[in-house]
Amino acid sequence: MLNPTVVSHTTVRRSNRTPVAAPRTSTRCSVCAMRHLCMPQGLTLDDLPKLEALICSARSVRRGEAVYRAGDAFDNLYVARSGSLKTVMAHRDGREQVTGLRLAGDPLGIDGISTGFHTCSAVALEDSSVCIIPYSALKHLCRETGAMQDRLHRLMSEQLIRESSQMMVLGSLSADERVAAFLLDVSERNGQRGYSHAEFNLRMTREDMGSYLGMTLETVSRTLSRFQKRGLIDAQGKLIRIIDLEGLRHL
Amino acid sequence: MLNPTVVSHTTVRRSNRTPVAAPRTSTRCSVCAMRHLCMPQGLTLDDLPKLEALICSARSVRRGEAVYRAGDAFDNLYVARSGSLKTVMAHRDGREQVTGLRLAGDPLGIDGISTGFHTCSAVALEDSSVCIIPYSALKHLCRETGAMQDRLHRLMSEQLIRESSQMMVLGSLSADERVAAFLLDVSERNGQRGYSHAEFNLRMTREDMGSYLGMTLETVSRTLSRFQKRGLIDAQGKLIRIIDLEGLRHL
DNA sequence: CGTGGCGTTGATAGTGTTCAAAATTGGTGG
DNA sequence: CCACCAATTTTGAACACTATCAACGCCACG
Repeated sequence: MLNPTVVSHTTVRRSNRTPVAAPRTSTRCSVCAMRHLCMPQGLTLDDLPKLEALICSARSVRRGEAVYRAGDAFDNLYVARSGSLKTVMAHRDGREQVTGLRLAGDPLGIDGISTGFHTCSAVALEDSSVCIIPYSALKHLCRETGAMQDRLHRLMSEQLIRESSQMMVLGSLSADERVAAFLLDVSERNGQRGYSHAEFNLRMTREDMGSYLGMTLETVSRTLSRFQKRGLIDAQGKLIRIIDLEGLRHL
Repeated sequence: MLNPTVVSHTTVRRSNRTPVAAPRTSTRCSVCAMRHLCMPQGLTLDDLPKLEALICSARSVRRGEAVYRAGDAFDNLYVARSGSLKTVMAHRDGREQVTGLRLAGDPLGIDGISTGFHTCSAVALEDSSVCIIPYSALKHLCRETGAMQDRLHRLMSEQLIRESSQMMVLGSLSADERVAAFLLDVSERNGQRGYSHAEFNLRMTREDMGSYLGMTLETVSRTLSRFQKRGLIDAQGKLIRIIDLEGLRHL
């Protein structure tokens, strides 16, 4: 289960307190990170060198910084490498909504393919890093390597399913159910990455959560407090421990 | 503007009244329909024969019938050819939510790529037809033809943007704003297909609309009535005429 | 040791839901 | 072609849930 190549959350947290001079400019992505995060399953050994040539760099992003902003020209796809980010979309009247939470291994920037410009922004929730994948090179590789093509298609399709699910959360669930669904989603994704299902550091603010879940920050806060009183979770600010997973599932 | 190859809505409506014996089994998709709906822009003439071989059939779907259902094995992508369909996702407790409205030219089934099974259902809102595109053959073609690869990627990315936008509608807008946004969206998409921006036959029920917009059918009905009283629209059941487009845009 | 961002909690108001009933529509079969 | 019946739509009234406004506490940071 545990994936030792993924940068641990604790490491990231520590680096927030004592900010080691992280390379701000592009750095070579380690093959090990690539194997597990950027390119994943299904490639033969023959394909590895091609991929190495493709994913040529990584980029550090400070908390609050954007990997790309809505309106930016689209050239690269990204894959979250460490840390976490949110995607944000803006209405014409200025209202903003958080449309996604991206953890290590999640793709970023697919929205730019259709028009050549990004329609949402990707902002780091903590000091993070992303792999940079030049789209033109990726396209080329996908035409050579069926496994890579499959991988890309699956990534896009997964993203689509994730957004559909979130549409259902927003359209059909009550406030309690939304918060519970969100906590369970983060719990599961944390587990998939080899971390604890039960305890995690949610770097979103209550306002971000509210925006993502279609409710106000006050309602998020109240809901979490109520969950805590009921013995479902233990929340100390951003640090959240799930006590009664089944209880959350049943509402 | 007007695209003469698209099957007109009135034709479809008439066929509802006097159901001409439509071929229920697979029929060869006309090249003309393919050119404009299934495969579109950016292919060279060399690519046409390849595409013809690929999109080998169409399928008629009666109102209420499903092109595919959640849980079905994924083999084909589809493109709406005439009529309109809704995509529906189900919660484990049985609650259903409409996640999309697909008009002629819109793709269907992309959600199946990631797991090999469809996660939502596609149900015809009126007697409709869809082009069938075997996914394995499409993948193969995409590796031969860059234009086809681009087209597929853009289609998926567009879908992603559409869903993000809907997330924002569900998460940030009031009931009035949601209904207005929906009407404007349908109006625009109708216009893009060569039909009237101002008048269209919305085959969704008030319940479908409510589900899609995250509100009850009663609220949808009330909102439409209020819009009518304010002189923004003229709604006679499913037939909707937009009177004050700017008024709708400004809320 | 302020200061500002973030989180919690309370009181009140508003928006949309729920329940109910009547009106209308449209598809089906005679 | 018409009549009927079920599905859909509309409208009303009471209620529930969540938003809003406001005050306060906490912590990290300069």
